[in-house]
Amino acid sequence: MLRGGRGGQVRLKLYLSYLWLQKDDTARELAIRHNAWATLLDLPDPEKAGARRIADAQAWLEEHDFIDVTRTGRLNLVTVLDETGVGKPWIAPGAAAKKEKETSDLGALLHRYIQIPQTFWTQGHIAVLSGAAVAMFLTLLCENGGLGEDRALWFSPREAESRFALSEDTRSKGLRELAHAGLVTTKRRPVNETDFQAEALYMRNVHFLRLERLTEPAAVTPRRRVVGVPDQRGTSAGTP
DNA sequence: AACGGACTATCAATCTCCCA
DNA sequence: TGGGAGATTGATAGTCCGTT
Repeated sequence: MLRGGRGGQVRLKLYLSYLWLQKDDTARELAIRHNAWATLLDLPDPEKAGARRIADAQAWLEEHDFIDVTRTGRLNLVTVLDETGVGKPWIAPGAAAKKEKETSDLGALLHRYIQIPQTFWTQGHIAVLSGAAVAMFLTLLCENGGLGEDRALWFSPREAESRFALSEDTRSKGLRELAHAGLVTTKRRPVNETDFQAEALYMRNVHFLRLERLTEPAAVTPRRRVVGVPDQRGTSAGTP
């Protein structure tokens, strides 16, 4: 969903929010105004421009079989479809695993899922974080094995690309933003921790999710614009 | 990890049409 | 009549990718 152009952060957040509102084992129709979604996601000008962005994101999700839309003339009725984008009806992962288990032992594996805390929405984190940060948060949560663990997380840029189709830019930007939001702490760890005979000790960054931070209101961090200010002494402008 | 150029999908504005 | 959706178009923010 996050590819090229300005990125697909609105559609990513919108689809996550559709999933968030599912209460049963099968998808239910959602009739929510575009401006209400725009307000939830804290889009600028939720009545006009924001609502328009929601409409565009909704159209993209429909075109790519992530949702089904029934147009009634006033409100659109949205039904989420399978997360893999194959156009199949959505079934809650727990129920899907149970159903799959009846025919194969791979049920739990095929429908492995992670749960995102309600506070991700209710405390405004989804509105404050960029698409890259949301993508990285989901990636780290997946690597963490859900909410219960507290693991040291690491994956290389190559792994980010191959497993999650995330570019190095998205990875580093997302991590930086999560750290700034207090959702991730990063430490330096030796790669060959137990190999004391190794000639060189290689270090790498490992990340720890700070899930308890989700229970606090998201900090609104206005985007910093890097503006080249002419240096009065005649040297080149720079932003630290 | 950082940088810079190329690329491209999103965004915003506007108009028109449809439906209740 | 008002709200929502569809179509079009130019600008540009954000991603990709090669290089250092």
